[in-house]
Amino acid sequence: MLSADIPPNQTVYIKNLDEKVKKEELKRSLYALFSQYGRILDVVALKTEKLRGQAWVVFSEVTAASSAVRQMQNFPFYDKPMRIQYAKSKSDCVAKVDGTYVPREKKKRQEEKAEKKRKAEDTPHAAPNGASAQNNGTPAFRPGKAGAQDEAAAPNNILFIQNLPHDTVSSMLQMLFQQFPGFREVRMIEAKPGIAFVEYSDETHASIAMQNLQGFKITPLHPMTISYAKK
DNA sequence: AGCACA
Repeated sequence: MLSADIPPNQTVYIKNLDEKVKKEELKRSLYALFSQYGRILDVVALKTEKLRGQAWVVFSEVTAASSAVRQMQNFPFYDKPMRIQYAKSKSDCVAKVDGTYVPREKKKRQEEKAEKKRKAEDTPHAAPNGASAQNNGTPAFRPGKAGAQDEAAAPNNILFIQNLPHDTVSSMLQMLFQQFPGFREVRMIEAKPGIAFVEYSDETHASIAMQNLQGFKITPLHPMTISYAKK
């Protein structure tokens, strides 16, 4: 199916994930990264033969999922561009909330029934003619650099911190930033008070730290502004 | 490429 044809869903389906990342870490990273778009009810990831490299992030609102689909499309997550679509079906955790949840065993039996029925009816199942040729030429091409106004910088493993109190020392920033995985170092420049650079191992970890510390106030008058450093 | 949740 053309991914654009999948109807909006509060769950987002993500593929092209790095299959080497451990399941728990993957879920935590996805949670941290996607929680900027709204409340997350669940993150599902399995490492089975068929399901590795994929994950589902369940939002409490469809609108949050929509923003995530658009804005995180192709984001370099563990160095691989994420491919994001709406999920094809409702997540169990939302079915449980809206009362339509059917436990797995029963669901399987229902599917088997449907299967038999289909076979019995011996539906030839051959309709489509040429309906498929309208996609791949143009993947909503979004180059990293376009009009170059005050657009956000492209993801980078180095963060640029602004609006720090002028007496901030690097050890305080280190306390703050080292709690996030992938932390490497803080760099400050004597001649330029109020700013700093913080380096992580890769874009993914940098962005997680950014999400978590964005707006953090070292003093009540100094909410820090974090962006990706320019390359 | 691949759409699950136990």
